[in-house]
Amino acid sequence: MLDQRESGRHQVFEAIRTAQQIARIDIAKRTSISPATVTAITSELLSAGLISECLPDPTAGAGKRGRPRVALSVRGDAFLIAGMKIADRTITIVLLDFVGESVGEYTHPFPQSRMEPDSLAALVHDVLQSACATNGRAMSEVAGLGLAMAGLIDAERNFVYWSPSLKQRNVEFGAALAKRLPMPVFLDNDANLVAKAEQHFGEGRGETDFIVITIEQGVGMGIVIDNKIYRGERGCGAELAHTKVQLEGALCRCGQRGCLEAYVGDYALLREAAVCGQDIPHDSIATLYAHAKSGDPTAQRIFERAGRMLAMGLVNIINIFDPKLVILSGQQASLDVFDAEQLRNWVKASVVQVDAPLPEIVVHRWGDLMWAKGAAAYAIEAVTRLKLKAMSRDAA
Amino acid sequence: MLDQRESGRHQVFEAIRTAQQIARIDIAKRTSISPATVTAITSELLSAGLISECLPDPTAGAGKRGRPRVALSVRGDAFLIAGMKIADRTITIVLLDFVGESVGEYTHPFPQSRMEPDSLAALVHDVLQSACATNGRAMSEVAGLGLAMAGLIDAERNFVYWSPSLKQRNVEFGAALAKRLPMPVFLDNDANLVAKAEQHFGEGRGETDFIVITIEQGVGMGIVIDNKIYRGERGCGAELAHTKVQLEGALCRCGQRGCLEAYVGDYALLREAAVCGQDIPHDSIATLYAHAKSGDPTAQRIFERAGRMLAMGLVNIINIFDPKLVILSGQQASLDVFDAEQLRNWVKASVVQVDAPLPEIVVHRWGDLMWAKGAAAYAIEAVTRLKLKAMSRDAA
DNA sequence: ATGTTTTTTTCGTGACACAAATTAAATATG
DNA sequence: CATATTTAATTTGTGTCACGAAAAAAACAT
Repeated sequence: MLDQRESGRHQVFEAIRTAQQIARIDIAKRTSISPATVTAITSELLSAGLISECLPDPTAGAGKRGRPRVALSVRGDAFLIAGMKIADRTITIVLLDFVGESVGEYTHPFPQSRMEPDSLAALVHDVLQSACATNGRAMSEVAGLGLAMAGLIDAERNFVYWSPSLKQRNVEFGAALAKRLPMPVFLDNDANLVAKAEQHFGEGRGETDFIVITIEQGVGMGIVIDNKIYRGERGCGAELAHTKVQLEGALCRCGQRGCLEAYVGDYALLREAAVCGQDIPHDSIATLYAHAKSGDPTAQRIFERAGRMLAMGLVNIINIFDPKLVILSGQQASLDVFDAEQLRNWVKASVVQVDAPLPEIVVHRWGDLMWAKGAAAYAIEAVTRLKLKAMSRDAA
Repeated sequence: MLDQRESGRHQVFEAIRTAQQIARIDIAKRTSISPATVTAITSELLSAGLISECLPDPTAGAGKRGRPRVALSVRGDAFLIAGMKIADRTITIVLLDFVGESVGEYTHPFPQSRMEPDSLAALVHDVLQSACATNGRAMSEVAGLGLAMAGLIDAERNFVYWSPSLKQRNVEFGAALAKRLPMPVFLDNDANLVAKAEQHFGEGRGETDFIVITIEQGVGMGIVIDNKIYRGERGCGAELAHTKVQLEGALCRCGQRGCLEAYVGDYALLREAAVCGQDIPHDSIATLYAHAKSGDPTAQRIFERAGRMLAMGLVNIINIFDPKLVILSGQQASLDVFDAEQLRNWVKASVVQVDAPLPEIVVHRWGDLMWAKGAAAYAIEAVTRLKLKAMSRDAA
């Protein structure tokens, strides 16, 4: 019966984390745990150093009668957390405190696109070290590292089926990292971690169920059901990019035909443009997009079809999940290529019609730290779980 | 703190139900609840009449030393449960005992395809009454009715957004039924209830996560995640049939274009065949299928395309969910139209490639009671929940 | 008959959530 | 300015409940 308290601690801690500032009595209300128990649990958390009291409570409607409520908040300085994204040509790192405030950022060029697992693990170590040094931190301070990689990854097992960053398939990358790094490492697919970023810092805050679609060079998806990331049996679900939108359709990087990515990925658009020879720029999405904006009908048609295909993918997701919220998440430039209003209209027209409000489709533009922040959020969660569990053991 | 015991009861009861016959010590092992607590809980369940001891235990390796284990099982005669499916032209009912054994069946013609909610509720009452009478049961014996209908249904609220059986949209059908019927009624979409049927009686037994695809006149889907049916925000998810497989594709019954159903539904196949005029039979799927079997290449091509489209839908589901198990469920005739082995091959070729075993795709052929049995299974679950909850209240 | 073995039950204990009572810390009031 | 009022937090005492240990039960072994 240890887990009774543990679940209570989780609930209370989560209430504090999501509320940022909250008095004990309100924790009791939100969690429907009795005030007595809240006192007991919070005093545990206080003496463990995970939370702290914020002396004056400016938020409360001042001038109220009665004993003033004292707000509790998560102690940012309790632990230092790192989030890292290994991308095509760069590695980005954020250092966050325990409440998710950024306390440092770092970028490192990623020399070669594919590496041996062991070398990459070593590189992860070195880059993290540099990131800490640059920000005046010791690596020993870091209580956990979240690591986002493209590819097919089983997060449960920290196992990489395949990643563009690794030379080999089926790598026990978690084990390789554990050998090199002093802190626990939590590995996941980058799209899942964008979902985590949205859940902790973005549009998904306070939502229990939502879907995140990332739009960058390709498309990705993260599924949050009941506050948890849905990963599937082997941990490689949510592959929206390779969802088929056309029987025997366009050729995809993955070698198959008709994948959504083969219509909306940047290479797909450029491939189309190239057909027209010199008439249309096909060196970068940016120039192609500018060309369309300046009125070229062919370029416009290229983007239009891509948009329609993307809408089709969204429709399928909505018809399958009937989510409350869909977040289109990405960097400014990648998102601008698709007109959100236009997408929404296409989706609205093709989704199963019910006399109930349509799922909300919001667009969220991030900087390039999105991925690393998601990774850090994932690590914060994992470290929290570890620390709360440790408290149960200590009590015994 | 009532729910501690309640969850224990649920675990124990569920262990007994799934095992059919199980000794207390094994319950303790499977649930990792202590033997002492298992004794306490089972004696509660025994005195509540939900379970019973089966005196001799023939399954155990006989001739063993020690106190013989006494097996427990759910008492079939504890409650009588009804499951009803309202289909196109018939209403089918099964009466099950509490362990899921059929104790009666009944079929009634469904006079008109669409009715006023109130008239349909009255009809449900009358048909159930007849079903009871025919099987020598009193309606008062029935502890719960599960009701399966086609359409978009919010099971949580017993609310019908739309159903082919009802003249109106957005009907509080649960309320209408409650007025007429003496027992609690649990309403859900028929595809979800096939999933329930598979979970309780079919290929999904013992699985926590799987997907059921029903193939009848159209296609349907039920999603089981973590032992629960996934329903989405508004309760109208899992609409595989209206998943888009072709941009601006074939016209669907729903008025939109490119839905999967518009390629694999029976009307879609007949529509194709009709194009060829007299050369090919287009009065029924059976004759068209026979024609293909007898070697007609055009007819064969019709089925082939449908099969490829269905495979495409399956691939999308697998890429999104990465399930462990996919069950193709339906009646003999409907399933035979698609060659399972062929489907499996197409799916295998198009699914995201990982070096891990592919999801298992099994075919399950049912009789026409499948739907009603699923509805009954749903009702069994719901009634169990009610009864176990009642025990907590009684104790207090 | 008397051990052995295994299952089940009983008993005592400790964890813990909670209601009620108490204390703390503020404002309102006469 | 003392006292009441109000609200938050804490303390106390109690009942529930899961569990380990011990006992009892029910078989077989010798």
